[in-house]
Amino acid sequence: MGIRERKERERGRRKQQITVAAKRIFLERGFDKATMEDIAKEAELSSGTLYLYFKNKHELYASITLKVLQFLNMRLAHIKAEKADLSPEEKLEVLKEVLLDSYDFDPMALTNLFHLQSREILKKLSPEFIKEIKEITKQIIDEIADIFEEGIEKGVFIKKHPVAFAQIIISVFSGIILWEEGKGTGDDESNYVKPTIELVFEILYRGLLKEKRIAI
Amino acid sequence: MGIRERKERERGRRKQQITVAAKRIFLERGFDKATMEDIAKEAELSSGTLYLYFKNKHELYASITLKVLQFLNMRLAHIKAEKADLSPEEKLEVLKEVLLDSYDFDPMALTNLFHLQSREILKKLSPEFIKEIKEITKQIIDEIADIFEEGIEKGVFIKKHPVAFAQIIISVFSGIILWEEGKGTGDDESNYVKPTIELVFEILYRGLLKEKRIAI
Amino acid sequence: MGIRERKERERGRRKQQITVAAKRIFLERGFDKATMEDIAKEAELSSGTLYLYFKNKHELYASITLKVLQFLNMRLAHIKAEKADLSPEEKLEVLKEVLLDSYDFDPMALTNLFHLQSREILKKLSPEFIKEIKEITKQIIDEIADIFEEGIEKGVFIKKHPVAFAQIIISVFSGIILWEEGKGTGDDESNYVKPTIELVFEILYRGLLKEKRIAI
Amino acid sequence: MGIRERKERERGRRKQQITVAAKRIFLERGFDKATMEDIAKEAELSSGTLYLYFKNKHELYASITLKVLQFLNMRLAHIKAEKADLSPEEKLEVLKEVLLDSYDFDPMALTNLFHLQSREILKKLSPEFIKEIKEITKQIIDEIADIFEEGIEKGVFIKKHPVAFAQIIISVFSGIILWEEGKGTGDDESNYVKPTIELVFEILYRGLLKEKRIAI
DNA sequence: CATGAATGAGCGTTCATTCAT
DNA sequence: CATGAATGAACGCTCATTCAT
Repeated sequence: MGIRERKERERGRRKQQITVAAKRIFLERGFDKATMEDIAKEAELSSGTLYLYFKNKHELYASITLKVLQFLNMRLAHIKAEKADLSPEEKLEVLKEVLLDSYDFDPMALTNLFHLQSREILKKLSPEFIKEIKEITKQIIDEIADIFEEGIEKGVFIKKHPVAFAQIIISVFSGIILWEEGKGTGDDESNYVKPTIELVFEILYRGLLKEKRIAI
Repeated sequence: MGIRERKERERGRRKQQITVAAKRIFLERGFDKATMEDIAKEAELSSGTLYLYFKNKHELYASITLKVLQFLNMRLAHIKAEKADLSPEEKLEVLKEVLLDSYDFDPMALTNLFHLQSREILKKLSPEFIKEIKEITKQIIDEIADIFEEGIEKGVFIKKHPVAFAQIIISVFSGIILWEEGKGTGDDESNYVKPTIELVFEILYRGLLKEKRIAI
Repeated sequence: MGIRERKERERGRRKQQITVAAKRIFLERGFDKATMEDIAKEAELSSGTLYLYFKNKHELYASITLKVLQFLNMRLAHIKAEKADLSPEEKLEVLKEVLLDSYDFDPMALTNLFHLQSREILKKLSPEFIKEIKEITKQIIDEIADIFEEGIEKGVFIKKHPVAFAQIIISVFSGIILWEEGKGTGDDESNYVKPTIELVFEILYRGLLKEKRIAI
Repeated sequence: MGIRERKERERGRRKQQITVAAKRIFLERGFDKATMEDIAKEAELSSGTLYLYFKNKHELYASITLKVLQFLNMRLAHIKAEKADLSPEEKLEVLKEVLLDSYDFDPMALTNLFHLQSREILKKLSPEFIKEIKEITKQIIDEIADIFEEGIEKGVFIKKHPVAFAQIIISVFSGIILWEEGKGTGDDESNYVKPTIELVFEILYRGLLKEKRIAI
């Protein structure tokens, strides 16, 4: 392992360290109320150091989002590649699991996509960053849409625009997280995200099926 | 018309003027990035004037939200009173219309409920305000839950906790709006909120039905 | 009584009304924390009206001070004229009474003289005002000094610069008021100004006497 | 000298630098009219920097006052410990010197005690600060009262409540300073604080003595 | 004269960002 | 590389003062 390489790895570790801290702080306080000082303290670094690894606060935030998007994308690609022979219904079940995993990975990441839509914020990010986020978002949507498209083609799901389905899945998922995390400032630590997601997916799944006789 | 009365009306007009401006700015930039100066400029007033009509930034924001919540509550109470003899399925259709109306009334209002959960923000509001918001939120949730409860009792909808259904409706609705409005920062890009809501309601409706043979 | 005269009197009444209200508010909150709105409300007038009678907040404040100074000056001139045949000791007793009366008239007025020393504030006052205040302050000091001078000449008081004595009397008086009024923000309404003044005057009086055998 | 130690010292120097500037500005303009910007400029720093060393404007002010109170307290404790065998009359003389020293240390500090009585201001200070100020104020008053108590017990001073004496000393002292400093806003006008204090103490001293034949 | 709505300068305070060490 | 002290722009908010009615 060359010096160059070792340095690179070291640098990666530091970024990771900052990312982990930032995730926690952003989740706890939200973007605006989280200060760089807070994050630095959480990462046991000085505030100036954060700027050696991230251009500014917005880019730090965006990079976290990008990470989950990459994670999500990877997992979705995995479904396509490895689980190609699952039925659309089963793929939907896997999709739910993947989304819940992404929630565990970073609870706010998907909702953060909202944040990253703002023109004002985009201006603060480097162009490559913007490009990367846009591309990966598109890939994710397409990947999800593929599942629905297959289901429609196979006559399992009702016939609607599959991309619309995909966006709904993301929106609904984010909406529930925002709502539940929003309430979470209260005293009890109860978090209903998972059971609520389960319920919503159950209903959506039933609603998507083209024809079905169900007895409960 | 007495002087007193005219002044009262004049005051109402000003509040309206500020509210309209604030709605636009908050929608455009979000709570934190919107400045009182921005809002004042949009309303063609000076910043100090805003404080003659609203105690502070948070209360201005909350008052906007409260308005739609009242509107929503009123419409929902109306369903209960005047449309008591509709079937649960029909009531669900009316509910969708009511939610879309509230969206026309103020696009961000429902998503603002997230904002108003935070202890930090509640601290800045006058107690009467907090009480009113909490009460009306509860009423809305209950009113929606009632529709589901009736559907469950009549054996039309699947058997789940009706309050959970109600919260899902709100979350889903907000999620879609946030997602679509987020994208909408552009100049005149098309807005897919309404068709998306239509689609989601269709799926949810189908998913909620207890037993059904559907042919498309 | 001509119209002109009646108007003049009416105007005087309004000024009086404002002055009374302002005195109370300034005493309660101090100059900086008292707002013109507060004073207007206390006077049952609108804030704009105050400016019809006083050039600005500083001049309103100064005019109140001037009033007590005039009152004090009048009373002191009275001692000189009517009580010329009292002994210096007796005059000192009367002086104490006069100062306590001025305290009843407006508790903060004498301490306000401190406020009116500031160059910054003087700039905001009209020149006539400044002149009048300076003159009357000088007269008061001289009047008090005269009492001491007489006492010294008659060999009753110790021999020091009588003007210094006069200034000490004012300073001490103001110091006690400030101290006691400062404490007065507390809960109990106890006010020790008068007994404290009594005590101080007793000590000062004993201290001033040139020669004395006292048994207690 | 370790790095830690050097930094601590550096920090102390900065606080000192700010304190010195703040003292001057507060003395010149009074608490309310002095702005943080003014103080920063005087200290040749930016306004934000002040907040790295002091929680807020009130705490900066209070910390200045606390410093003299500590100084004063220390000196008074010293009298008690080291000069226990002085006569009450001599102790009174030392007390005067100590008060004049505190005046040199910070001309406004004692008068600031007035400022620090206000509930409104106390609310802005950290609890430890409040506690410390209250304790030290009490100690100072007690320490002074002790001198008088001893004098009374030994039959040298007239019999009055010794705490009242102590408070009078403080009030009188502050009154004179306020009066003289108030006039002192001019450029290089002479300052009569010290001779006036000398004179007042002479009179008070004479006034306090229980029985005495004095010839001048 | 009297009003009180509107103004806008000014304040205390925060915090992302920079840069000398 | 890492630090953290320093910066200074920006914000929410107050209130003396003005002026159309």
